[in-house]
Amino acid sequence: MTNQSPKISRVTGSQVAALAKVDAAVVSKILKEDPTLRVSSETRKRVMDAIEQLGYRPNYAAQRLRSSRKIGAVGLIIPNFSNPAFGEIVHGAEIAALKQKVALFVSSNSELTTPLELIVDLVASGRVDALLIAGGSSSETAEINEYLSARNFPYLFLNRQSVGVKRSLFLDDEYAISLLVDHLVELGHKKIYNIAGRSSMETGKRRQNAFKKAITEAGLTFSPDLIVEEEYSALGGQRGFQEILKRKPKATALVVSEFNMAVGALNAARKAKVVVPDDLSMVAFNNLEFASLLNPTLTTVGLQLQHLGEEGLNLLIEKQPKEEIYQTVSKSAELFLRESSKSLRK
Amino acid sequence: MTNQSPKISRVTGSQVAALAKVDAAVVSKILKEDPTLRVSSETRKRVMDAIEQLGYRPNYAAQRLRSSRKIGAVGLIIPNFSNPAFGEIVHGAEIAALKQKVALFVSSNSELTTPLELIVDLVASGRVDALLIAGGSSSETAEINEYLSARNFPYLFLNRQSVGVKRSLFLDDEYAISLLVDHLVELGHKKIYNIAGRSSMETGKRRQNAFKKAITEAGLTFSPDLIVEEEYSALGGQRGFQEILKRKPKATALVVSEFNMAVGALNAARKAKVVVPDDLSMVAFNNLEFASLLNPTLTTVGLQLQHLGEEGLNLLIEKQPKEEIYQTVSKSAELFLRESSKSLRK
DNA sequence: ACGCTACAGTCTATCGATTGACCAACTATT
DNA sequence: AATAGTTGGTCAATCGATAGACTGTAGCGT
Repeated sequence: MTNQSPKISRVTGSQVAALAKVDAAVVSKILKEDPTLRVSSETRKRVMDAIEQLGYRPNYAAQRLRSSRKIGAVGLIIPNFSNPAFGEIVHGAEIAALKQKVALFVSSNSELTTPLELIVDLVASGRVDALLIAGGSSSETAEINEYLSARNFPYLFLNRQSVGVKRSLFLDDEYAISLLVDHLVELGHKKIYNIAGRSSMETGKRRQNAFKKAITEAGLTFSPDLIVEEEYSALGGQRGFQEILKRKPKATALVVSEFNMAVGALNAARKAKVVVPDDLSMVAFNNLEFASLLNPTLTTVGLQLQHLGEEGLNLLIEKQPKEEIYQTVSKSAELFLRESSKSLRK
Repeated sequence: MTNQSPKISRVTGSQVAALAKVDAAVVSKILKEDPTLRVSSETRKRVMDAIEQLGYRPNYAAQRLRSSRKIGAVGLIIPNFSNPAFGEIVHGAEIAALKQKVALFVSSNSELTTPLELIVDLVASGRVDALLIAGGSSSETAEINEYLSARNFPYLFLNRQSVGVKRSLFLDDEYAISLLVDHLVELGHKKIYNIAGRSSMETGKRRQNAFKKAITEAGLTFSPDLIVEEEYSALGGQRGFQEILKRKPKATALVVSEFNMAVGALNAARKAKVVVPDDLSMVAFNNLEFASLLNPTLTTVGLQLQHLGEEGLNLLIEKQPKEEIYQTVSKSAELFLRESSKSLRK
């Protein structure tokens, strides 16, 4: 288990200093651009050359140990790596991390740990100096929030809300839903239904409200009958679609509040011999790659998940830990028109 | 940018030691189960209680700085987070990391860095003590291999091969393809074609050879005409399918060597009014979630990607850095029967 | 000739955990 | 009684980078 490797050669600052014939402190200060350091341009060049020649990079552990004032490593917690939506968030965060010159530590909570355990471990061992938390249930969110606030630890939830949470960055679900609804309205639709997530889920509730608002603002009459609540999954979408078929007046268009549900709804439509878009237009949340591979291809609204990760990381680093963050990435959605929605013709 | 937080309270070993009225060394040795330490059971209990009470975890940076003999952090490099296949690998690696009590550092190479740059940074700054590398082109693989071998740095490629690479863990693509072919043969098919990846890609070549071998071993006659080479994408699958339609003798079954290609092929079939599976059986590589959401649902062979990540990490930690690793996770595939393949009836 | 400032770095303590060397107090042995 | 061995720890140096205090020299004005 312990591997007595033939020594992995690592270059230290002292080696660089020796080569450039200066003190190790100079090397450090040059790299950190310490304004209090006075150094001649020849010496600076000698040091830079030595760094280059030896391929020196400051040892991360030593750096962290000594100076714990700046944020050096950010942890990003996601529920799993299998969902491409989280992949987008991670990608955005990575880009921001690179620009901010901080290390990004991505972790998912596997079956073996709860998110809180994972976080306690990361925080208490000092492996990360700040946390970005995506996904997770409301109760978990509350627990995590309590632990982190008590310790004055910098954190930010991504698109999550729960009691006591004072730092969260949201996507503009309301705007996204309005894009979908307005699109259908423009196509002449008036009987627009919604397969939505459970209102017990935070995003479920939020998108339901957004649907209601969009319908009303479009000048149509909202009724609770327009919404079918289901779980976020293909199966939920199938069941939801079957329910929609029973409702009256007959739907001419359908907004599906989550991508997998839409795939399920499309399947159910095929089985029920409902032709999309001729008999019914369908539009859905999240512009995943598969939207254009389905049959028919699916009109979707794409949320800027990548932007959420990027902006989240930036906020986390720039704001003071005690400062509240409660923002929405506004207008963070874009419509992708495809075959599944078309003009209503009588 | 520098945030003067109101101090994040971290518990140190000395605090624990003070509370338990012992030297800090004792705390460390108890936690590390140092066999040279002799300690009375009362003292041990006092220390454990203090650790518990204060919620102490050794500071990771300090630990790394002092003792660089054990592998403490493993980096996992993947091309991107959007592909669910990599998600599976990551998940497996996470599980193994947790069991091995090492930290896992997942990074993708964004647009802003090349994989080599990313690796140089991780390695030279001492952020990771070992690397697991998935994906990447052959030339990148070669460069990376050169850099890491020169430094005697422990690494392992996952399902990658290139000149000079001495440490790689492979999946049993050959077995996977044979499962697909044998399945079709059992259903009575004799005209089995293959939409394959480019032979310039390493997995492309490997799977082509596996197809040839499987066909031959099933007692059928192989001919290069049975293989259409295309890029790994839905578009490639579409083009491949169109090409297959032109070939004679007419195909009754089709093996598609990558998942997205299969989705494209299915689309092309629909457009060409070829009914799957009535006119043609189709089977494909990689058992992703979408396989059962397509129409028809797709028979696939699932590779144990999670296992690849898990086993890879274990090997990386257990083997000496100089030791060659050249293994295949044998029989690492499973067949998932769905609607797209059915018995040939004349 | 003396103090003063500017310049160009050097010196040293420190972050927290670890590790091999060391030590005091007992007990057992010859 | 002197020595060896055991028990139960303690001590000090160390990993590499950093921050702030400090030093030595040259040049300048008066």
